[in-house]
Parts: sequence; structure tokens; C-alpha cells
Amino acid sequence: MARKPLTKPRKHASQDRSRAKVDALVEATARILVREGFDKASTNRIAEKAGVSVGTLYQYYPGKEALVVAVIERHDQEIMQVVHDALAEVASQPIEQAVRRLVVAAIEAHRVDPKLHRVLAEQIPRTGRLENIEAYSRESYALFRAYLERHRDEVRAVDLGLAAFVCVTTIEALTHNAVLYHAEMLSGDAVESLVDEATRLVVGYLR
Amino acid sequence: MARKPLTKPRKHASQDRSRAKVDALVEATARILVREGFDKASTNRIAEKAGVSVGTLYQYYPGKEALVVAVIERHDQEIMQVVHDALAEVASQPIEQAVRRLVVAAIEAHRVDPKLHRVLAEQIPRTGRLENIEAYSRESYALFRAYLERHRDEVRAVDLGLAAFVCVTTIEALTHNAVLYHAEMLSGDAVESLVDEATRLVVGYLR
DNA sequence: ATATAATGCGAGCGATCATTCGCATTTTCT
DNA sequence: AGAAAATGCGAATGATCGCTCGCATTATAT
Repeated sequence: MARKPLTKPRKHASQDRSRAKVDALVEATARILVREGFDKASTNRIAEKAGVSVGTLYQYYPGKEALVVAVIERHDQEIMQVVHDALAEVASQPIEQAVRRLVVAAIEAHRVDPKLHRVLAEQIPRTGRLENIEAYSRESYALFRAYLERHRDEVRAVDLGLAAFVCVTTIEALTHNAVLYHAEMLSGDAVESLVDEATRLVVGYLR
Repeated sequence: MARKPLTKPRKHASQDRSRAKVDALVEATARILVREGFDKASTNRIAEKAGVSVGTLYQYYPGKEALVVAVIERHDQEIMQVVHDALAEVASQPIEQAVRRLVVAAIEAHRVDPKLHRVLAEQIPRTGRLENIEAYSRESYALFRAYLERHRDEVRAVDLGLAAFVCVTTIEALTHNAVLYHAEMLSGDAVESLVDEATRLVVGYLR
């Protein structure tokens, strides 16, 4: 690594212990967000819970916002992993099966860490650095659009971009609302009804 | 009015000027939310912009949260007015026409005060008093469910509660996302495509 | 082993915020 | 008219927050 002048804003960790500290900071941030909410997540408190000093925190993150971004990115990657896997799995399956599988995947995705998901959805002000969080939904649009192109003969003639927007938005909203605000829809056999309805909705639309 | 001991927490305004002050406070809160964002909306700043002293603010509102609640309620009532009117208008119309009209109404509703709507959706932490904001969507569920019951013979046999959840959630999500994040879908004739697609989606699902 | 760089610390600074309270002004009552 | 109640004011208080900086500790290089 380069020999930069000393006492300058440090950025990256090169030793082992520092990586551990960084992980502890992100983990502590997530824990505080879930257990105490966004406003209690002050830099001092995060550092304290992480067993790290505030000064150390500022060596690796420029501020509270950056920590939250780190938490969001970690969580979004876990979620996108689920979606990505599901899409790969159904890539060559017909629409009916594919959509059903994707609805299930969307529910699974929302269940990865529901409490964190709720806090991120309800309490994080989308301001400053937090503005570009919809980047992940754009990725979902693109992935599903690719699926549609591969199965163009099974769907009626439409603007596939628009169709992808409609399908992804719909599935996301239904599963999101169900998981966060209608827990009763997920208990036992109620889930099947939800999956049935969502699948019928989207499949009926596509063809 | 009752003769309560003096110097006790005052609550309601009885004179004319006070009503004006209260309105000015809510209006100032809304303006600051839109133009400067949620974190800039401190009680001192709200009072200043409203041309009122902080002390006066605290005579009518217990804190910043209450002001924001007032803004939200005012905005939600305007929106529910649009939805309510549309539903009354289509009460005896067949599904196809009704759904199309409701989609248009949902877009109109999101256009009442888009900037405020965006701030409320993106920056307001749903915590404390702000938790019960989904009460308004419940009202939409109930209203649409009532429509469905009136037209039960036009829809396939389903749990109407579930169907109302699916339809309302879907229409809300599509219009919300389109208005806030895909402005290009609303320019000129693109709106018609969006309305067509949303209508087809929901109508196809219901029967 | 000694020097040098990297990492870690946390008291404390300045800014901001919500909220209060003693007093001034205005309205209502008699 | 005057008195009493209602309303309005804003400097001041105390709490909290983000963030810095001088110094201590630990790792790496020679």
C-alpha cells in the first residue's frame, strides 16, 4: 500500500483486529436499530455497544449515515441473494411455475430478518446518502425483464419494461405488506392462499 | 366551558386569533417538511416560520410529533376524499369501469401534493405516535370490500377480504411508485398505458 | 531492541434541540 | 371603566448529539 503522509484521514483497515472492529460496528448498529430504533442509534451509543471507542468508529466510517448504509447494504445483499437464486432456478420454467416460485421467494426474502426489514422500511429517513436505496428494485426489474424476454412467446405483446415494473412492484408490495402488517396471512395455510392469489394476479396479467 | 385552575396545561383554542395561529403552525410545518426536510423541522424553526413564538406552539401542541401528525392527517384526509368520491361515483358501475376509474383516482390522489407525499413516505419515522398511519389503508380496504360485496356476482368466488387487500395494495403500490420514482410514466400518453395495465391486472384477477 | 507506523482511546467542544417559565399583551367579563 | 382570564412571548436551561484531537497502546520494520 502507498506511503501516505501521517495524521491524515484514515480509511481502510489493513490489520486483522480492525476488520473485527468494523464488523462489530455494523453488527452493533443493526442490533440497536432493531432493539431501540433509529433515533437511539447515535455514534456514541453504537461505539459503546460495539465495545469500541467513538474515535475508532470515525477512523472507519465518516459518520452515522455510513454505518446505516453498511447495514442496509448487508441486508439488501442477503435479500437479493434469495431473489437471484430463485430467478436462476426458474429461468427456463413456464410462467405459472416461475411466478409462483418468485412469490414464495419474495416472502422468504422478507423473512430473512423481518425486524430489521421493518425498521429499515419505517424508520430510516431516505435523505442524503440514503436516497439511492431504490437501486435494488431497479436490479429486480432488470432481472425479471430478462426472464420475460426469454419467455416472450408465453406472454401477450406488451412493453416488457412496463410489464416488469408492474409485476415486480406488485409482488413486492403484496409480500411486504403481508409480512409487515398482516402477520395472520402467513400463519399455516393462509400463506398458500396468499401465494395462490398473487400468482393468479400476475399470471393472469402476463397472458 | 369549565373553570379549570389556571396555569395548567392548556389544550384548545377558543378565540379567533388562536385558531389562526394553530393553522399557521400546521402550514409552516408542512412547508418546512417539503422545502427543508424532516430533520430541519425543529419546534423553534416551525414557530419562527409560522410567525409565532415557541411558547405559543407548546400551548397547542405537546411537541413536534403532534405537529407532524396534524400535517399527515390533513394530507390523508385530502387523499381519502379523492378515493371516497371515486368509489361513490363507481358504486353501481361494472368492475371494468370501476377499477379503471379507481386507478385514475389513485393517481390523482398521489398528485394532490406530491412533494409532501414524498416527504411523508420517505422521511417520517413511523415511531411513537406515528405508528398508526396504516389506519387509512385499512379504511380503503373496507370501502373497496364493500364495493366487491355489492358486485359479488361479477367476481369469481373468493375471500372478499383477501381480494380487497390484494387489489388495494396493488393499485396503491403501482401508482405510488410510478408517481414518486418513475415520473416518465405520467407524461402525456404514458399515463394511459399505466392505467390500462393496472386495470387489466386487477380486473383479470377479480374474474 | 529500538524506531516508526498503525490503531485505539474517550474527555470535551460546539452546535442544536425540546421544553419551560416569568412576564407582557390582549380579550372577555362585570 | 376596571379586573380577571386567556393568550402570546422568547431568553434561558439542560440534555444530547456529532465529531475532533492529543495521547496511549499495539503492531511492524530494521
